Amino acid sequence: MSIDPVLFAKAIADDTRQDIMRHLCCNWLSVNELVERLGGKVNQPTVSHHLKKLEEASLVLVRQEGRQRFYTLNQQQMTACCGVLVQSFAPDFAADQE
Amino acid sequence: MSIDPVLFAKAIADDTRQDIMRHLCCNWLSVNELVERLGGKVNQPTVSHHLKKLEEASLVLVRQEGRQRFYTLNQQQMTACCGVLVQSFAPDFAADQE
DNA sequence: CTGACGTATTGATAACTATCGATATGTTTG
DNA sequence: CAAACATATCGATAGTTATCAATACGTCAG
Repeated sequence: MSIDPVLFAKAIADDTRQDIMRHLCCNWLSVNELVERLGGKVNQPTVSHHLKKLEEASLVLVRQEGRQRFYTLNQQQMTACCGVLVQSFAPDFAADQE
Repeated sequence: MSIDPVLFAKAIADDTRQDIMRHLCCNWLSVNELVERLGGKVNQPTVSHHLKKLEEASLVLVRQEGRQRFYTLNQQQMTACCGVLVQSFAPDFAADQE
């Protein structure tokens, strides 16, 4: 439940993973849909691998439906993690926000 | 000047580097002071290597003084980068902040 | 100018990770 | 139950990176 800033940073520190995150932002997509939208950049096992990393950081929500699994970005966790970063590494700015 | 979310994430995606960032938060430290405060975790060249990574992401400010170089965390850049992350990956939360 | 000091760079190595092909697991359909 | 489909896992490999020892570079004191 508690946020680990290093785990969070590692999770988002990859180009392909940020691509995936963009596609999953405000969208529920199955793994195959995601693979298609990435346009041959990577294959299905690779996407699954990245989704696992994101899941380990609680950055995606999963919903099983039949034989497919739908993923979406966990925006609440994103804001929470970014909040922790600012609190930890920019306290002067976290204080006076206007 | 424009922020690269992947570069930013890679810069902070390391345990040692976040340690360094904590020590440099609100503090100007020379490289040797930093090495000492890290308590033998890593040696001087390693610290310099990490500082370079942080500098490439504009996450530290540098001031030369005599033969020493003093570093501090760039809190403004931190908030800016976190802001970009939230805007990109948590738009629903970036909108209604209260 | 020379030696001492502080920091950066280089080269080597080990650990990590992104990627893929092959395969296993789980689910639905017939 | 068997075949088809969707996703996850495994094993191997290539690329990246954190770390160190050694050394180079830049700056100050004498």
